[in-house]
Amino acid sequence: MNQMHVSELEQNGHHGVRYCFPCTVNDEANIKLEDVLSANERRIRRNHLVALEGDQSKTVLCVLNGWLAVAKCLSDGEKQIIDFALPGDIIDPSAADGKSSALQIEALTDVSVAALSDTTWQEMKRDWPPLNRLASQIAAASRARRAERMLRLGKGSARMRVAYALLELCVRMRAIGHSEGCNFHVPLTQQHLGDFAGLTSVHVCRTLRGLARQGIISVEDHMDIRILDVAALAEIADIGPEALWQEIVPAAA
Amino acid sequence: MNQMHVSELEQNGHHGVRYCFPCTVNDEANIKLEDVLSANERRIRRNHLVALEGDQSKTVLCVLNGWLAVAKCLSDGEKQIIDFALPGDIIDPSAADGKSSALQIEALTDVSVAALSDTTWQEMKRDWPPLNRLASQIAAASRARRAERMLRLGKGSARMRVAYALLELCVRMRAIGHSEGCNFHVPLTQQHLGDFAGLTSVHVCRTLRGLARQGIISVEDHMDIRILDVAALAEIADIGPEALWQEIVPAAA
DNA sequence: CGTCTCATTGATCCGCCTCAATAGCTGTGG
DNA sequence: CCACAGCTATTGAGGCGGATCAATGAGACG
Repeated sequence: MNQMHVSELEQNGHHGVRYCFPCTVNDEANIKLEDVLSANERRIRRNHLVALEGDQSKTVLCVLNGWLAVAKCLSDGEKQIIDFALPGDIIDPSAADGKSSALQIEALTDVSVAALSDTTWQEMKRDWPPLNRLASQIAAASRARRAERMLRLGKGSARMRVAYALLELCVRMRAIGHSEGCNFHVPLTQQHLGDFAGLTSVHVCRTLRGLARQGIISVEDHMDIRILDVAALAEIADIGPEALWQEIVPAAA
Repeated sequence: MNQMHVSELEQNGHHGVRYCFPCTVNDEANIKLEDVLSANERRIRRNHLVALEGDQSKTVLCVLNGWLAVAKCLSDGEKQIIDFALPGDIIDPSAADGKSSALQIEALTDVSVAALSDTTWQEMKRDWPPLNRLASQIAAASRARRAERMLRLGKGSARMRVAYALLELCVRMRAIGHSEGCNFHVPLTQQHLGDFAGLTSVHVCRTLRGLARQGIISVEDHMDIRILDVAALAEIADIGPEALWQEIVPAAA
């Protein structure tokens, strides 16, 4: 797959990491990409919404660092998290009318993103075909994840939804090198997990403790998760062939 | 928005309609597009699955005529319909690994589609920018629809889900000229609607009859639907500003 | 130390599922 | 023409999973 990396993170200053855009095919292009990204870098603090000025749908976000939640709300305030965006992800909030996004993008941690205008983004993709391919891959991964989750929202039990959520997070964390084996930390509350899985935080708690009581996972210190029995969890999540894991993250090794 | 049409349907022979690809910017290009599409036309009969030979994810489907359901299944056979594809829609089943699709595509009516290889599709988009823009619009509409539905799957009641499904179908039918006002026919059983809304067919039935009893809709003859009180239904579906309607269909007038 | 957020657990309620029976409609073959 | 099978819609009765309400505990922070 042309030696493209989803993301490479290096130590750098205050926040701890610096993003290296995942296109190593051409050094010169890579440097230019770096320039464009850092020139458009914006930082958002934890729990703040990403406010896109002007024409929302004409802005593309490249996540450089931190976690974002892409969500939608009902008028009564109930929130559904559509997807998490991790470093290396690309968020395209465009809707069909080319005007509105109707998506709420929330920073779960301190975050830095590159906010690019649609035209810039189109030009970049045109000028660097590997970037175009990468963007397609990332979009396809996002689509696959959303479909998997939709399936479980519609037809799955609470156990299944939570199990799937944990496995998805584990796989994604691993893909960007943020997990050791099946141990990882997610910057989420049980409320977030509930908004993600379509459950109340109370029931997320019960479900997690149930899984822990059976020795399938352990949870400590605000979402330090350890998957003790991957096979059992995958069975509960109804995840079939291992191959499926690779559909939901771009370019998993 | 550059005078692009989502679809134009004309009378033609047995099935009644012929698809005109929605790119009128350049006549010559339009003719070539027609050629490519008809050269790759395939017909699928009702209730059959669309089997993509070889490398599934490298095939793009342009729906020329009829209804398709894009679905996913759990191992116990429970099915969730991710999206309906109507004439003029483009289905890209690719997953992140570039190999599998893991999506099941089912013909709800007799259907004709143009099945294009990914490379052909990429070339077409490159050669005809208006087509590229249109494809982006259609993809954005699909994303917006799925997000709306995901929100309601996770947080909405059965009434809300059904109300939203009906309104979405109404708007989409209108966009392709298949409805008179708020009356339209969908080639779906209550089972399909249930798989779409994450409900059992039994509960879909109860919910529809409940709405009918209140005079908000009427349903006759296997899904001849008439929305009698759009405002009430929109309230139940929790659809806010009218503008939102235009996010979920490409280039709604 | 007080406040705030988050996790945990119990008790209760209700919306939707499940099972089951009936009825209508379509097509098929006698 | 009827008889029959198969599919879909409809309606009822009962059960269960997850929501809701509520109380307590445990860190984090000023």
